[in-house]
Amino acid sequence: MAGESGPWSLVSYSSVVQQIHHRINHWYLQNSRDLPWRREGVGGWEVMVSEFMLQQTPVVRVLPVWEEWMRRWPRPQDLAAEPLSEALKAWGRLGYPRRAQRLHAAAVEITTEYNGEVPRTEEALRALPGVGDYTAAAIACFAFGEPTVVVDTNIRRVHARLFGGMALPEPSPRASEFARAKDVQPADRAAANLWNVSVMELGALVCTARSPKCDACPVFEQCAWIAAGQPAPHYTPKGQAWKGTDRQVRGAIMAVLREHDHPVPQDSFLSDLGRQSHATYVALEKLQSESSQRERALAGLLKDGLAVLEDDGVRLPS
DNA sequence: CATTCGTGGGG
DNA sequence: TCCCCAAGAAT
Repeated sequence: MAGESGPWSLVSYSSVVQQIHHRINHWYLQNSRDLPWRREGVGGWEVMVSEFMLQQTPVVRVLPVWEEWMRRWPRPQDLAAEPLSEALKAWGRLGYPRRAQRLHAAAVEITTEYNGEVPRTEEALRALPGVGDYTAAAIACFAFGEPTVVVDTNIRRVHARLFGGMALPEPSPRASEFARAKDVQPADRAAANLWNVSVMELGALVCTARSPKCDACPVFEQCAWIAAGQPAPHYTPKGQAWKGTDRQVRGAIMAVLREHDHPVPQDSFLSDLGRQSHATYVALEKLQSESSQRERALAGLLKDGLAVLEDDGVRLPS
C-alpha cells in the first residue's frame, strides 16, 4: 500500500484482505446498532443532518436531537425557511453551534441551488458549508451508495492497528492514511459501501480508543497491532483545554441566548442563573469576574455570526 | 500544519 | 475527582 512497506505491501487484494473484509462485514451484520439514520428508506437529508450532528459528538447524545430535527424539518427547505436562531435553539447543547449555523446555510444552498435535493456527488457535497472530506464521503456513501473512501476517526484507528500495527493513528490525518484506506477497500460498489460502515462500527464498538475489546474482535488473528504485542502509543495525546477558556465562556453566552427571543442586556446574563445547568453557572460566574474575557468571547461570537449586537442587548441571529 | 471551536458521559 | 475524547471543519 502507498507509503508503507512490510507484509501488507502489494497484497491489498490478497486472500488475507478478503478474509478481513468478510469477517468485519459479517461482524457488522450481526452486531451493528439500529441507528435511525441507517434504516431503510432514509434519504440524503436525514443522513446529512446526522453527519453534521455526529461531528465530534457521541451517538447517544445525537439521537434525541436528530429525531426532533427530522420531525420538525423533514426537508432542507423546511429548515431553510426558518431563521438561524431556531436552528441554534434546536441544536440545544450538542456543542459546536457553528455546525448548526453551517447546516442551516447548507440547507439554504440546497434549496436554492439544488431544488431541495441533497447533491449525490462527493464533489458537490464537499462544496457545501460545514462539509469536509469525511462528511462528503460519508453522505455520498451512506445515503447514495457511492463507493467513496470514508476516513473518520474510527476507521483511522482500526486501520492504524489492523494494518499499521500501531496503538493509535497520528494526531492529524495524513494523506497516506487515505491512500491506505483506498487501497484496502473492496472494488465492488456494494462491497465498498458495506465495508465503510462496518469498519466504522467496529471502531466505535470494539476497536475503541481506550480499552479496546480485542476478545470480541472478528479480526484479532489478522491484527498487526496484536501481532506486535500491542505496543503503546508513540505519543501522548495533548488534552483539550477547557477550564477558563474562551470556549467555555462562549458556551455560557450561547446557553443564555438560546433561552431568549429578545436581546439580552450584557449586564443581565447573571439574572438567569437559576435556569442554567451547573456547568453554565460556573461559566457565568466567570463572565462576571473577568469582563475582558467575556468581551473577547462575545466578540468572537459576533464575528462568527452566532450572535448579534443590538442597542438593547445581544441576541441570536435571525 | 497547528489551533480553535462545546458538551457531557465514562474510565 | 479528573481526564479522555467523540461519525471534523475551517482557518
